[in-house]
Amino acid sequence: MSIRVRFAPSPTGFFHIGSARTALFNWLYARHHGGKFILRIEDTDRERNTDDALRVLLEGMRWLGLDWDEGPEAGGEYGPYFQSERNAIYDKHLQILRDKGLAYDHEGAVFFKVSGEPQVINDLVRGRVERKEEKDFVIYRSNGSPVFHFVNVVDDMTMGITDVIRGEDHLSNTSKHCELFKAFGVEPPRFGHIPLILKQQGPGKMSKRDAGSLIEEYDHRHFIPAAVRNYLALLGWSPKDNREILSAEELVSLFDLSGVTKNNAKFDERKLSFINAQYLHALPAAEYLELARSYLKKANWRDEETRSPDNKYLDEVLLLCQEKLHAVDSIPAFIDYFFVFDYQYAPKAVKKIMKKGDPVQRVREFVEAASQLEEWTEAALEKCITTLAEANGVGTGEYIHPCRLGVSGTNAGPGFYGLLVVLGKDRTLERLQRFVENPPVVVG
RNA sequence: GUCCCCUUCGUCUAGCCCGGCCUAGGACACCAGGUUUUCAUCCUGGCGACAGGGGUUCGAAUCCCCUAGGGGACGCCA
Repeated sequence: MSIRVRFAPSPTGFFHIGSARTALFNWLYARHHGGKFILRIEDTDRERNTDDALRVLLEGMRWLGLDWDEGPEAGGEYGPYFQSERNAIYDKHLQILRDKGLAYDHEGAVFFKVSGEPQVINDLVRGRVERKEEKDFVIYRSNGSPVFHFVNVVDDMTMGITDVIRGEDHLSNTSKHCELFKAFGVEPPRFGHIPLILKQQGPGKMSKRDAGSLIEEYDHRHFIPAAVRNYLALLGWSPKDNREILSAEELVSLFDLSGVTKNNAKFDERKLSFINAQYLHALPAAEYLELARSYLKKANWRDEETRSPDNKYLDEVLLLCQEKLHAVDSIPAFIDYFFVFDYQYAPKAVKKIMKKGDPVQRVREFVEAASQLEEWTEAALEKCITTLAEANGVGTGEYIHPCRLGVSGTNAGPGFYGLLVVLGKDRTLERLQRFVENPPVVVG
């Protein structure tokens, strides 16, 4: 029988990172085994704005590249895929239990009569787990609506779910679910309980309120979806061969529940950032430019620069800095000086550079030599600096450092010669002229 | 309180099932050098862990037991 798994989120208006990881593991499992990945919406809570909440969820899924074979917008033969539309199915199944004498009314609610037998599951992740369900539990509230455990089992059963992959927080619920499956005379599906994601500081699992816990945040910050997906895959799963940067195709072919860890994993935003940076550096130019520009526009960074779709200077600047960046949302701070003349000199850079040798004199010499240059290329500039350094018996750094400070106001940035080339001859000389005439002073 | 799950570097993990190849491997972070051009790039190196205690065994990170710690579930929430 071909594998059918489902991701069954409740639309809350947020797409939590833990849910996303559960969705990802289900998706990988389905794709790896050539099965079906079903999206089922547990929208029984009418209080929330379900339209909006659903949109957040679907957008998050798409952003991560998790496509579903059945569910909202995709349809399928096992619908409806919204719990709110399945009441007739639930009622019918309640009647089945009633007929078997396994459901009874008490204080207005309907209780399920447990067998009290130990329930054994051979969990795909954790191995044999045994637990006994001692007490009868409510399956229909006194207001007539079915509760989670009941609908969950009925849905899995009627949708032909073969494997239930979910968070470990459901492990203790599984005995209830097994009781129900058996009451219906149905063999329970296989279960795989994956570890939880713990908050990086303090005790407990990650919650909506923790920083970095929402997928939409990474979208807004223009993280690369493939990077987030890659990081999430590594939380609680390992390919066991020391590889970490893995494409969707590689993840699909390598993933299986046997590689899933039993212990909970702490969320580590630094590792996520690292992986995101790897993806950022590896991005093809066109894709990178599109991503960067869309972020700048969204962040309202210098409208006059981002307005035109072919601002060549902006593109050159962005490309020059690509390999240095950690994240897209750090671009504005990193490139701003390319676009203004009145940038400030960073105190710590001034302190570091202005104290050594005679920086103003070195810059003065460079301005003089560079203004004679006919070709403004990396090779020509390098030759120019090397020649000056040799002639004056000093290292090239004596020129490069103050010049960088002069044209950018900082001591960090892209490769020096590339920097000057992108800035162009006019901007470079103009900036250095200002530096010579009004050099920064060390304070403190 | 009851029940369930887990326990290798600060963090994510490999190794554990099938004990010896483990003086425990990789990655992030951190630190130090290098790239005689910066650094938020890149390269090299360093730091750093088998929770504790009992067994079993010639031999245990690997098997068993106990303790401790962490997490989760115990709702007419999902």
